Parts: sequence; C-alpha cells; structure tokens
Amino acid sequence: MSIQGAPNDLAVIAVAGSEACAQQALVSEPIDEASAADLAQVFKALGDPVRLRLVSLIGAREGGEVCVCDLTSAFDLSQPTISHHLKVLREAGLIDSERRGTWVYYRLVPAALERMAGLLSVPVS
Amino acid sequence: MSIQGAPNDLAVIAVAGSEACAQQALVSEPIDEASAADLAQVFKALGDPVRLRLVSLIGAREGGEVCVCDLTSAFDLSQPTISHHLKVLREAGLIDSERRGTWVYYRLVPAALERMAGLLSVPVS
DNA sequence: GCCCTCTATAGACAGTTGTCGATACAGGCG
DNA sequence: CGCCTGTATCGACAACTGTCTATAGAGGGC
Repeated sequence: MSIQGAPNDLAVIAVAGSEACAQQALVSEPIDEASAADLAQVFKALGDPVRLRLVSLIGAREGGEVCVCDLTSAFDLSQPTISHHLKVLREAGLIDSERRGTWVYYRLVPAALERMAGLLSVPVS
Repeated sequence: MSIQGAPNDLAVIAVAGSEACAQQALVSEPIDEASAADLAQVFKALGDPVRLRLVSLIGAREGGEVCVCDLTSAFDLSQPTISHHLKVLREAGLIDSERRGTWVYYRLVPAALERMAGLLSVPVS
C-alpha cells in the first residue's frame, strides 16, 4: 500500500531522492556548523506532534494529496494553527502545496524525507 | 546511564534495529497522537544544531566513544550547556553514557537512529 | 583526610515557539 | 458587482528552550 503505481511525478522524485543520498550519513564524519544549522531546522520541523501527524496524514493519503480543510478537521486546533504548522513544514522543504481553485492541496516531498532518513542511517561497521 | 559491557553488543543492537524497521514508515498510515508525541520528542532532540553536531562527533569517532571533555572543547559553549544537550539526547534515547573513573564517555544508540531513519523512509512501491 | 579535576544540577533570564482570535486575501458563484 | 467559503497573515500571550553563572557531586592523587 501507500503510493500507487500510477505514473505520477512523486514516484520519480522518490527514486531520485533515495539514489542521491548515498554518502550522507551523519555519523561518518563530523558535520560543520552550517550543515548542522541547516539540518536542525528540518528536524525541528519534525519535532512537533502535530506536524508529525500532518506529515503522516499527508503521506498516508491515497494519491498523496490532502486538502487543508481535511487536515484542519483532523485536529482539535484552530485553522490558523494548522496553517502555521503547514508553513513550518513547507519552509523546511518537507511538503509543498498547490492551489486549485478555492482549495489548497499539500503533498510530501519524498526526496526531503529520504535525505533525512539517509542522514540517520548508521553504517554497520 | 548504563552501557552493557562488551563492545560487540552494539553491533548486535545495530543489526537488530535495522532489521526491525521493516514496516515503520511514517507515511504508510496515519500515526496516533501518542506515537506522534513520542516520536516528536526524539526529532526535537535532533532539532538543534549543537545536538546534531554532538551526535555527529560521537558517531564519527573511531571506537564509538567520546569523553565529555572532548565534546566540550569542540564548542564555544560552556560546559553546563554541553552537559544539558547531552542530557536531552540521552533522554531521547539517542545516546548512552558510561562513567569510567573521572571521565564520562558517550556513545550512540544505533537502534534509536535506525528507528528514526526507518520512519522517514518513503516506500517506493 | 584534603584538594583538584571532571561532570551534573540548580536557578535565572532572554529568545523562541505554539496557540488563539481577529482580520486580510483568493477565488467561485449568484 | 457583492457575498460566501477556504486559506494565510497579524498581533498577543503563555509556555518552553538555550544559555549562562554558581554550585554540588564523583572519583583519583597527595
């Protein structure tokens, strides 16, 4: 389950992402301050229960897209608060959005998730 | 704080961790609130540049162990501040420590890192 | 025992973050 | 056009976080 086999752009991005993150382990050599600040911002975006659930809700959705109205109704929080969390995730590069008519749809950026996953994987030496 | 004796225990834990993370994708189905809160705490621990560099410094070290004194000297921060960050990482389960005489040595918990990596990996199906 | 070094804890304080209500903007529909 | 719905931004405020100094605890050497 998860992403359908349909020829959408998301699958292509996912493959490209997982191939690109070859040597990016956090633990293979000490990272410099600039990289640390850069990566910390992304982890910080993931470091909130609401945002984690947002990512999960978006990613688990068939078709990979979720309307903001569906996300807002899934939480016991105000609409501006959800909008704020979506903005944080968007600025971290983890999701992106597209407006279609009245509604705005969000989807994951698989390459960004894979990049972080690659950083955390420990070479089994 | 406690690390079990022999160094090859770590390898066993690492392998077990990477094998166990089969179906733990964040995006395969929506996670519940409790899991989200739990996981967010770990991502939050990683969401600070200093702590990311600490993880990197510890993981990149030959032997996998680093004395606190080496970590403190790697930053332009006070010793209590580094101690605080190490505590955050320890409480998130990402690192572990052992006192040997006067010094305290920190090492990674590979299973914890692999767990988070597994969560972020996007199933390419 | 006394003292010295290494590490952790406590308390304080400024900066950041999550949340809200109010409001502005965007776009479809009479 | 005016209105209505969906989304984003603004401003405020309490709660949390990162940092410091001061101090406590652990353990070795004299």
